[in-house]
Amino acid sequence: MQQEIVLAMLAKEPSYGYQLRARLRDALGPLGDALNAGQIYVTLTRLEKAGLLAVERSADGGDRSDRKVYVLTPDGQQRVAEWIAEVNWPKPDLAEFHLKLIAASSAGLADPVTIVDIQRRELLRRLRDAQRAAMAEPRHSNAALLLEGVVLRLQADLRWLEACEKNWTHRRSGS
Amino acid sequence: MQQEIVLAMLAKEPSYGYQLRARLRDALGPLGDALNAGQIYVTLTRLEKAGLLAVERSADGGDRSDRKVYVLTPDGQQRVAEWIAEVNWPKPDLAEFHLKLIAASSAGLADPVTIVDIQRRELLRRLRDAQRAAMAEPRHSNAALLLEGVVLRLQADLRWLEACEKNWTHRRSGS
DNA sequence: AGCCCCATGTCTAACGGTTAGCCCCGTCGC
DNA sequence: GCGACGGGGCTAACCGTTAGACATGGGGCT
Repeated sequence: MQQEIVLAMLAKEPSYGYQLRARLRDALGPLGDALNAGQIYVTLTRLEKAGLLAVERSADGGDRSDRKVYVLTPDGQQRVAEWIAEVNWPKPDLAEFHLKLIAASSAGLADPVTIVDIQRRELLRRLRDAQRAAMAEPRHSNAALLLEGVVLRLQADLRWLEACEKNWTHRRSGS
Repeated sequence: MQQEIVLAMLAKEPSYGYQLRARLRDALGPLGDALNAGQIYVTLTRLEKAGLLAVERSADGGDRSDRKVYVLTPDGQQRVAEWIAEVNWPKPDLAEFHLKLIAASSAGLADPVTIVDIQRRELLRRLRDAQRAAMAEPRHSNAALLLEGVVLRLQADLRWLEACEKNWTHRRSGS
């Protein structure tokens, strides 16, 4: 997944690691800060080993730092084209929380409704943060669009938490 | 993440691998079919190596199959308690799609609006599937609740796709 | 001059999730 | 006898992720 992202970024223009990282951060806006620097290099070397990338030592100008500039091989270009055409929407990963409620309840470790409440507080906090961050971005920018998606997701998750609370209070009184 | 889930399941009652898998499938309903059987054993052995689980050879009854029944160690119990108390909501992973649009557009590989359209069709399909699956589950069951979360998420994602489409058509005409 | 912090830039070890696929064994049907 | 199938268990290998190590060079402070 991240491999394809790196490939796609290099499809626009060859870059060396740090440059690539900067371009990614730029495209993601404030959410780009979560990226781990090391990840880029791990991915680049693995892609090179797989033959999807090639290295072009930068011997240009007076640049004495031996940066490795990566470019796509034909295989890499094909891979990018395939990725663009693919549908790969992430499956919702609600299972973890759901199983936490079940486990807490059935093993008598904690009150599910309390857990739901804690999570709701956290999501509300994140929602405020995301809305504030979205406000700070220029209208119609990449980052603003991405943040809008985050906000919509959080709102949906909060609505699900409401449903969880209703369900588990109902069970508590029901059984 | 999955480690904690396995631990929490074993907090309710000790089990051997296949049993655990069955209990997980049961708790997740139709979504449990996506689980990979091998994963459970990988996780169990890693947890045992970490000292969070211990093995109890089942010498019970006439059961000649040498199943390994796993039970929590005190460390394991503490780990479960910590996990229950933690807030660990998954971060929305919209970045991949977002970067796909950017890459496709900036490298001139495909039309972003077309990509959005393809994804929307897929999400609508999944939404229908999830709603149908939810209808097939008993009211107030675990599986029904989980599926409701999936539906809410998909609806939010579809709304985000609308926003993406507006944004990118706007850019196309704007630049 | 000496010093320290910070940004740039790269890399590695190690862990954890995921997958595909192999293995044994018993049972049921043909 | 034989094959299919399901229960039950396991492994190799890949990939994502993280916390750090390492090197360099410039700017500011004393």
